[in-house]
Amino acid sequence: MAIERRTTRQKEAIKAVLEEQAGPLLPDDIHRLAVKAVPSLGIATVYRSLKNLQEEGQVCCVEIPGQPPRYERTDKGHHHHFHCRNCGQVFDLQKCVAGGLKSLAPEGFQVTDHEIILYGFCKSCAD
Amino acid sequence: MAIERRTTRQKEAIKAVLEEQAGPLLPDDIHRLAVKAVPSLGIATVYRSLKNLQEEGQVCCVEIPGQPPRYERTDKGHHHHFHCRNCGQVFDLQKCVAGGLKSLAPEGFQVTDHEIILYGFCKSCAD
DNA sequence: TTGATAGTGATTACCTTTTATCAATAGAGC
DNA sequence: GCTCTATTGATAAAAGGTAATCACTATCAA
Repeated sequence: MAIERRTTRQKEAIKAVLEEQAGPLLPDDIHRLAVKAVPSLGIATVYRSLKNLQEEGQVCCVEIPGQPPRYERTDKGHHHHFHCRNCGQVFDLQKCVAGGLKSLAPEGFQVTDHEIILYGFCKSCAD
Repeated sequence: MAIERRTTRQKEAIKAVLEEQAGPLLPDDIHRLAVKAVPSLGIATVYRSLKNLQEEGQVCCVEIPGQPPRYERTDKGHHHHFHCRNCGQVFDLQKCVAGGLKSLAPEGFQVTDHEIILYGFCKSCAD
């Protein structure tokens, strides 16, 4: 039998933060934002909830090279990310040029998926 | 005054491994391969040498999301990587479709560079 | 050959992120 | 309201990769 899941203020707050946010967030970001709704919220609960949400398929993990994993909703469809070299924030990109990518692989290699990350300065930091 | 650099069997062995290898290597890979030439080689020396080679611009760091840094020669020019989901090895890609990438970023964002990673199965693992 | 010192290797310490622990708290069916 | 037990929060501790330590070794100019 599956474990009975209970609805708690903590989980709701964490889900709300992920709903509202545009780009992927660090566990620590999520904690900092969700604490506003549930001041007692501990970081351990954020990790636990993220793990559960991942298992349930509601949330997925976004990894930027050299950085700890970030998390975002899975309902945003296929997209990639922009990492600001100044403020460190990660933004979603809307389009994807995946078309020509498979041709990059050598003969005999089987491409199942891909990752594109743009680096630079976001609107605020570019000014 | 800059620190006097001495030539040692250890450094030569590490550089030789990086010369011969096609794709980027983990410090541990480098150690395992270089030990064949210098059996007493310690892992600490691999990390020290990689740091020096990076400072000298001979070697650069390649980061695949969710994985520890790998290292490769800098003289290979602009290229991207393929990560085999089966054997975990990382291969160099020869071409780059960077052309259309800048158009992916939102208005006002300044793109300085990019990263493309293909995932799938390499020739050996695809069979 | 010799001597000053850069480099080495084994080990320990470290750092950051994540998980385990456990007593206390709080959903939810009755 | 009451009970059962999933969940929580504070903390300790693990895990993984990297850097520091230090006595010893080996390079290289003289």
